[in-house]
Amino acid sequence: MRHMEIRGQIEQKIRQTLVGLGIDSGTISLEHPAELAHGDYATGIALKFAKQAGKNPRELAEAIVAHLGGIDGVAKIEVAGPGFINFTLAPESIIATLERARHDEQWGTNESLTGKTIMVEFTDPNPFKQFHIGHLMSNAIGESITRLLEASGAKVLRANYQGDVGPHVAKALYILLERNVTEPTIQDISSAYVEGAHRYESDGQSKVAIDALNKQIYERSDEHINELYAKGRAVSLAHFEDLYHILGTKFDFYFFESDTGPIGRAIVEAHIEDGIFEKSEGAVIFLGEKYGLHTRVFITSAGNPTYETKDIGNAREKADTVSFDRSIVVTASEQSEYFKVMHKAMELLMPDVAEKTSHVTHGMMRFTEGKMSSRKGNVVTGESLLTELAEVAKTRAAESRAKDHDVLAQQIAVAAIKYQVLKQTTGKDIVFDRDRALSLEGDSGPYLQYTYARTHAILDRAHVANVKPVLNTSTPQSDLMRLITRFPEVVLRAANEYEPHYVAIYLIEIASAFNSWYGQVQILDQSKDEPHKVAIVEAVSHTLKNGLRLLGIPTPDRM
RNA sequence: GCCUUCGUAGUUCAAUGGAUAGAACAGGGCUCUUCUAAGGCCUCAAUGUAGGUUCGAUUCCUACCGAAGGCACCA
Repeated sequence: MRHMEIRGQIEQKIRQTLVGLGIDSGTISLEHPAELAHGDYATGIALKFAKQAGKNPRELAEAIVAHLGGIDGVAKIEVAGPGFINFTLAPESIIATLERARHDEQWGTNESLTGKTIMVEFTDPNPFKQFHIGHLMSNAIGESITRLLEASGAKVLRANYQGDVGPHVAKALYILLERNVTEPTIQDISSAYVEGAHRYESDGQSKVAIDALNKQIYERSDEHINELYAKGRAVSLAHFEDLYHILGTKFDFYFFESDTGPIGRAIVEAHIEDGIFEKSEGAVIFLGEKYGLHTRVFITSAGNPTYETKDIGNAREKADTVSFDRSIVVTASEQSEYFKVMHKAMELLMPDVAEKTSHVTHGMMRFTEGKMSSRKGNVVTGESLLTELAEVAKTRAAESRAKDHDVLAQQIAVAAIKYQVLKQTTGKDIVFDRDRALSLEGDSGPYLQYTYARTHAILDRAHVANVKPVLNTSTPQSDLMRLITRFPEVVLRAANEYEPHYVAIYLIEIASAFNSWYGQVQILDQSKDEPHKVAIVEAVSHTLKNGLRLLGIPTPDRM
């Protein structure tokens, strides 16, 4: 029987037992005791209901244990401390789960979303603007969430929504035209955007010209502009693809604001008469105050669709492109208030789509001094960070056993940045500290990769020495062994809550426990315990590999 | 001003209302003739303030203080 089934059975039996004692507890949730010495599962349920039962907590706990009787797969049930009930799994259950950890390709997965189709939109960089570390963050989180959902049985569709029209494009294009750039590189475009944004704010004439250009881009009215626009857009998109390749993301769908704008506009304009939208000061607005939210402009007084109208079009387009059970949009927290308004408008315009759509907000990448702003140009681009990290990694890789040091350096760079993002709760901001980001030690992605490479080296040697791994039931169950068995639960929770950091933190625990053991014990020692120890290494290795895959972090065999 | 989110070692982060608040980095000390020292071991160090709910609060509620984000033609 699998761990999660044993867990379910314990929860169910406790609930039944409490009902027998006249207590309706609702759902019982077991916890993992902080101390492994306290067993594999624990509950404080007796403490909670002692008063209601008219007993002291320990008495109630004893009564519950007496009624519970035996549970398959559980070796020991005991009352501890003020009235906790601790469950210790039978060695056979632990060994059985470890066997899966060693061999099963599907180790760590669950079936909670089998048969569901989920679209996840993430990364969302804008052509004509820099791909900065905020996009790296969105990509790392979004990709990991998609992998967690896939590990829960869902069919996941990755979507990328990109702003290829709008004022930012006009700003970049205005400068490119002024500079007579005909074959723009990605550097030309970045610097043109920064300059254009600056001019828009500081120079009234430029502002007027950029606004006019913006309208021309929407209307596609000028051949010369169309041509440069097409080139710049293509260069930006190709640059993004290079980064996705390095990061390990492949999108199934690309949506563009140039397409969703007209779709959204038609929807918005069709709902002015029925009062969902209204005209005000020449613009078309959504009066959020009616719903306890704030007002937003959907079509500007100049007649251009704003982000909100394009986003309505995006929602419509997604739903029309493919049918899904759930649609998740991953964006930064600065958009969370905006998204509430957006969602309300969607409820009124397309309730079926709105019902399926939810928003996952991640924090913002910020500097100690304050917010990054691509308009001011004080951003760290994704490319520069990856390059810098790879350089640092390469100096370390000089003595590496890996075949290709450049490939390894890049894998390490990806691990370092992704882990830094994924180790913390998704909603929180990340204070970007260059030295910390470039550090490859301690609580880090490379630490996990190194540990995996270490397990791989041991397994290679064991294979050469013809050691046949065998798990031994009679060997005392170590903390490391019990930790390994928790992996599927961690994955399930992370998928349910859209929180990859549970996996990241768990992997560090496993790696740390393994490294500590490795430091104390000679694994390949030709003793009678050797096959057992090698089998544990296999389980650790496989858990790290599957776990890192869920985080989107590469697992080189050698470092 | 209104709305949202957040305040945990010097720093960056953990902790489904539970048992002694965990890591990492930085600081101090130890550890490579033994399976990878990107490692291991020891050590110093924290819940913003004041109330409340609870058997039990970092976690829930209220107030205050502090930080970040948002609030009409950017995305």
